[in-house]
Amino acid sequence: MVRDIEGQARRGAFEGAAIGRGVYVISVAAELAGMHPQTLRVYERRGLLEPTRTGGGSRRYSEHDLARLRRIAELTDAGLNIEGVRRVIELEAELAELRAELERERELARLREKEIHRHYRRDLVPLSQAVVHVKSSQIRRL
DNA sequence: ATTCTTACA
DNA sequence: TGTAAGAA
Repeated sequence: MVRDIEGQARRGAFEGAAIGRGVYVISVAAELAGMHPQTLRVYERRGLLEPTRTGGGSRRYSEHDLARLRRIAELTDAGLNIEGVRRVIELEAELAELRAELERERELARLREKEIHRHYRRDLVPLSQAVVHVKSSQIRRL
């Protein structure tokens, strides 16, 4: 569809700066990833990737897709097969989500602790100012 | 030029 | 697993 790779890359860099929209046609995405178009199709069929589709049905790869392709390249070079790559990426996404959740919970805990200390200060009265009435029978018990 | 299917190293 | 050829 578009043979001008530089033109495509420029558009991708520009539009991608705003949002990670699908902009690259498969031939350009493959070129940028150092792979063959067929390889990208195989990855998609195996569930490693899911580029958006145009109304006509052709694939459009986003900057995020390219980043994923680079990650796939790292893992395959490390010796993982496609299924291994798929599971690693899946777990990495899950880990990132859990870490984000942990941070949110930590922030909530920090706010709750802060609130508790506020109550403490409001209820406490310095001993030097306290007026205490104690029966002599209670003092002996101490 | 892209899609999918089929075949090969 | 990745690549190539075929046809639409």
